[in-house]
This record gives sequence, structure tokens and C-alpha cells, in this order.
Amino acid sequence: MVQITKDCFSISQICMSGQCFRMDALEGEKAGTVGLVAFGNYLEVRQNGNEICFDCTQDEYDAVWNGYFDMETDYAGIISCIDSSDTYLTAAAQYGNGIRILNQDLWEMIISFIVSQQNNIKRIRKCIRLLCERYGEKKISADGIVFFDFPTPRALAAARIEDLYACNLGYRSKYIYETANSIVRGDVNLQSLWQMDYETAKKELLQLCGVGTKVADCICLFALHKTDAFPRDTHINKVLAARYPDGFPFGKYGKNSGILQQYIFYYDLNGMK
DNA sequence: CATCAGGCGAGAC
DNA sequence: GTCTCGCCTGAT
Repeated sequence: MVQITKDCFSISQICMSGQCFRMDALEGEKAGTVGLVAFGNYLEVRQNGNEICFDCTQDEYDAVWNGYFDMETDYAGIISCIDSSDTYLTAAAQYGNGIRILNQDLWEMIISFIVSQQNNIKRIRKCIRLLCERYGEKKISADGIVFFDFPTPRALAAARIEDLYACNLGYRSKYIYETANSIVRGDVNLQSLWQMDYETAKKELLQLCGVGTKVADCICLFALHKTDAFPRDTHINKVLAARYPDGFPFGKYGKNSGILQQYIFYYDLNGMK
């Protein structure tokens, strides 16, 4: 059990922010607790105000979760840099001030955001769950919780396309099959993406079948932590058209643009219009 | 019944 | 380079 006191951290906001599809609010006796799987580990987190309780050892927290939840980044400092005359952005950041940009697994984000295209969050979660149950390694946590790791590139490359269809992936089945095979073949070296800047990494990711500009930006932001990536989905485009007819001020916000994108997305999805 | 979900690839021009 | 169109599937 690890107890942390932290500002600008809300496990429920992170859970609902839509960057992770393997994080859920638990029900029944564990209501108020969030469960998640990442990097082959199962974790439960609960929070009371600024006090956060991670149900794991200190070693596991240090090795996995501190980095995963981006705990060393000063989000209050980022929010304080927002132009106060931009009332919309100020309100969006205020509303979602507990969101953090997670540091998630690169391969998992590639597949997850291919699945996400032209899809709704509920069905995305179902697709990912089926992929994990059918192609991922079965594991048991220290507390006896059964969970499934995210499938490896090799496991998905070996899947039959008709079996992928049976995971409710629809036309995305072929994209996943093709992308898994190109990673196994080494067409794109995932490890090499880490040392590239945002633009270069994005260009490399665009080679993968089913990865376009929006999905590539999500991978850059949620896995590679290129925080200058600014994914444009239907929600963001709607807000940009309504609130920023002359363009979003990327020059002003630079490497914080991607973080602000999350506040805008979350605000548009869950908050006020 | 039509439309829409955190788009993308293929083909036309 | 830019534009249009079809696409799995479930929710509304």
C-alpha cells in the first residue's frame, strides 16, 4: 500500500478522460475504487481528496506507477501558463485539472487507437477486452484477481482475420492484422521511436496500416509522451471551429499543447458545451 | 429508419 | 496535393 498526497490528480478524471481503455470504476464492495491493467500489472487505486492510495508495494509503485501516472510533472504550473483572457481554455483546464497524460505502453496504444477510429468509447473498451482475453497472457495478481495482459505483436500477427472480426473490430480487423505483421517483420522499429522528435516519430507511425494523422498523434501523446502532439478528433475539430476560428495558439503553448488538448477533449465530452 | 462514434485507405482528379 | 466515398457495428 502506497499513500501519496498530490494536487492536480484525479483518478476518476483520468479514468474518464479516454486515453486508457483498460481502466474502470469498480462496483459493489469496491465502489469508489478504480482498477486498471498496464505493463502486465493489475492495480487498484482509490482517492479521498488529495490523498491517493495505490494498492501495491513501494517497489512496484516506484518501478511502474509513478512513471505511468506522470507523477513528477507539475500540472498546476502548466495550467497557470494558460492565457487568462482565453476564458474557454481556462474553464476547460479548471474542469479537468486532475487529468494527467499517462505514459502507456507503445504497442498497446498503437492497437488501441486503431480500434478507436470511427468508434465509441464503450465499444472500444469491449474490443480491447476481447483482444486481451483471447490473445493476451492470463495472469493472477497478488490479491488473486485474474486479469489478461495486452497481447504481444506476435500473438496478434498470428491471429486469423476472421477471428479478429469476432472481437467486434469490424473493418479494423485487417488494420490490426497488417500492423501486427509489419511490427513482427520489423518494418517499423518501435524502440527507435523514443529518440525521435514528435514530427519524425509521427511520420514513422503513419507507415502502419490503419494509422492516420489522428491515431498517430494519439500514439505520440499517450505512449511516447510527445506533448506537442495535438490529436484532432471530431470533438476537438468542433471546438476549434467554434472557439478558435483563427487557429489554436500552438506558438504560445508549444510542448504543452497536447496536455491542453486533453482538457479541451474532456471538457467537451463530459463537461459544459 | 437515419445518423453518428475520438478516421482511414483507396481512388479520382 | 486535395477531395470524396465506403466501411463494421452498436447506440440513440
